[in-house]
Amino acid sequence: MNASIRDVALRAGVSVGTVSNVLNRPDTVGEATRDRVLSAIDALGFVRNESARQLRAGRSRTIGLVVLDISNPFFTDVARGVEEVANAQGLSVILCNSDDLPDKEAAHLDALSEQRVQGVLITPTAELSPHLDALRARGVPVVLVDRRPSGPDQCAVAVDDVLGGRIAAEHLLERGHRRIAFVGGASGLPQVQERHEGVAAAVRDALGSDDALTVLSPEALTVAGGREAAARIVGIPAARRPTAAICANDLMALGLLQGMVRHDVRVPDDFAIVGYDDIDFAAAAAVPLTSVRKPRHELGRRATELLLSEALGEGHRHEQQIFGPQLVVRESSMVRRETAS
Amino acid sequence: MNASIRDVALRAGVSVGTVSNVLNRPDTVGEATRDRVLSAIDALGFVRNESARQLRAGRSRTIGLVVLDISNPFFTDVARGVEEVANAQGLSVILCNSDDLPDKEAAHLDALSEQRVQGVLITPTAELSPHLDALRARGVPVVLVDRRPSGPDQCAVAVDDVLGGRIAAEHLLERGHRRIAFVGGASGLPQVQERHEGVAAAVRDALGSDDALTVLSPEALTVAGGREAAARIVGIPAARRPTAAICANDLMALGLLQGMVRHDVRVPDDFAIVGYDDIDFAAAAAVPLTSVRKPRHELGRRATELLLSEALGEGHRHEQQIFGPQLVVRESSMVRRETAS
DNA sequence: CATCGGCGGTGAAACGTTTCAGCAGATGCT
DNA sequence: AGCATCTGCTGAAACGTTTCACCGCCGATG
Repeated sequence: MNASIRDVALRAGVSVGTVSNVLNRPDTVGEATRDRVLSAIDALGFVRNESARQLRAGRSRTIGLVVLDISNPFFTDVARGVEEVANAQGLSVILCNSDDLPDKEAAHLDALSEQRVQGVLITPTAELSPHLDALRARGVPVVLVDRRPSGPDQCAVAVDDVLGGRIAAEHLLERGHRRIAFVGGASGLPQVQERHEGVAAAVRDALGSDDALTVLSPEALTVAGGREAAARIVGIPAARRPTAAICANDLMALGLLQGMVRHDVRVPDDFAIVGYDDIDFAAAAAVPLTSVRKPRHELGRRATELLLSEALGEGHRHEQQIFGPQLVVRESSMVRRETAS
Repeated sequence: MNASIRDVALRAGVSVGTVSNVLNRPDTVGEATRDRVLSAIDALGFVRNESARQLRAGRSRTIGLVVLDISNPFFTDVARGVEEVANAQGLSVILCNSDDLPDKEAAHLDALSEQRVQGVLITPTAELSPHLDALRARGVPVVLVDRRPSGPDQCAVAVDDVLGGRIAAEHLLERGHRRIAFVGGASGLPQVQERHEGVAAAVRDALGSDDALTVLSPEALTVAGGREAAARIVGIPAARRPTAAICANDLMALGLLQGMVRHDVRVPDDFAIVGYDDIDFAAAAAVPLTSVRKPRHELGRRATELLLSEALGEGHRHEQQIFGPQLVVRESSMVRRETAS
């Protein structure tokens, strides 16, 4: 059914080598021959067989991207950055979703391994999978995305999340908030732990201790998790209730916002919210969310560049690029409180 | 660097055929031999070469999914459904984003074609690409997603968008709205045109003509497009200004909501909004959005099932499954207006 | 006129699997 | 004992490319 290079050669009256040359090094072929081959290709509807190319070449024209949550716009934005750079190099991207489940992640990594991808970009689940080490051991470049590496022997792009947590907290402290909640506590993800750490440090610096920091740990880092946190917060007696919250990501911040509004807590008047990631929906929320911006797109682009550099070899040095977070202040935190310790 | 099946055979002291049997038909191999082979595989860190398998098999273990906008949660939800069914069959999904650009779409289709994917799921751009026909001509199953086919000779899953537009409009008409806006008009996408059609028909049925229907056509079907529409709506003199809007998707509805709130128009008290798709963010908006629900996940699942059925051949009949839309009423339209024609 | 270099092309090997006909030896049946 | 059957394994062909050594021809060169 599918014409092969041999069929084309036959029809054009040339050898297969020549057809291959027309495809890959057109300038080495005489014009008349080239035209004949091209029209044969056209007539037969010939399409290259990528598998055969790969088999011969030893590797594919593909890279893998494994994300924690395809439903989180943060990751689709990263994916856009990745695809941009990859496509510019003629590479395809296989986008895999792990849902933060080690098993799913492992299955995806195995599949990518079998496909002989040129490299893998991954935001790994809480623990670094042995499948990942296996991949690296086989010489497949791996770049960690939004996650610092354990050692210096691998590439990574990440954001300084301790600093991100700190500037979020300092913003709220400056505005007079004295009781603050951090939403997302129990997650095993280092990114989240670092954000927490930064928040706690800022609170300690300002108030002497972090007793005033309430840590909430919803089931999942999702909108539903944020709503869950809202219910918990309004359940706290007013005297001890936080007046502001920092969420470990914007999905939770949106859920929290929704939950507070539903409980007739006005945002930001009665309660301030700061999110994290600065996804587009943060600005589009009915009360636009203050958020800690990460260069999502750039994260994806840079990670892919590092991956490609490593894939090409040539004296590649592992590089860990840490981007600075940036606080984007919007309505959800735009009220100054009377400092009533 | 990468061990091949031959290395494994050598180390285990068997033939390559036997190794292949261990991998694919373990029960046909003696236990002792099998163990020897397995430990050789382990020792060498052998990983199957998928390219070689594909080359031999003539097709890959992969399907392609081409969506219009990876940033639209509607599509990531569809993608989840697709991945679920595909992974259950041991297939990988290559997710491609066309951004509604025919060129990008064509490039992706070509790449998928070269990869000899088992089939392609696609929400095509406005016009059906010749690349798509080429694909089908080569015998690659194609299933249209969220788009009705032009003829009966192909599979599709879609939603009755005329009906969807109608129920959205009827809902607003019932609530006493007499001047309604439809946001998304100029898009060439048939889905959007059908929604428009349904809205217009309902308005005509209720009011005798669709003069009272204002059609707005933002640049893009995005949050920014919705904000743009809001600016336009508040610019209309109060006497002629619509009291409600139906948006062609939820992204625009969210943008519209945000824009209206920013212009101090209260939703739903002063202005009602109905979205389309019912993405999760619709319910999570600070004013939860009334929306026309499409079975996003099911759409993806069903499309994949149809694709697989077609890929397996065996008397496959092309099937066009149209799902019913369902109005989900939330706060953004929850006010009854005095009927003041 | 012999030689050389370049151009345009050929043909076969190699990539790593899967598949299949075939074979040796063990087992069961008459 | 003779024959059929089954079990477990072998070896080679085939999939469609790319690559590379090689070859014939032609015009230019000394």
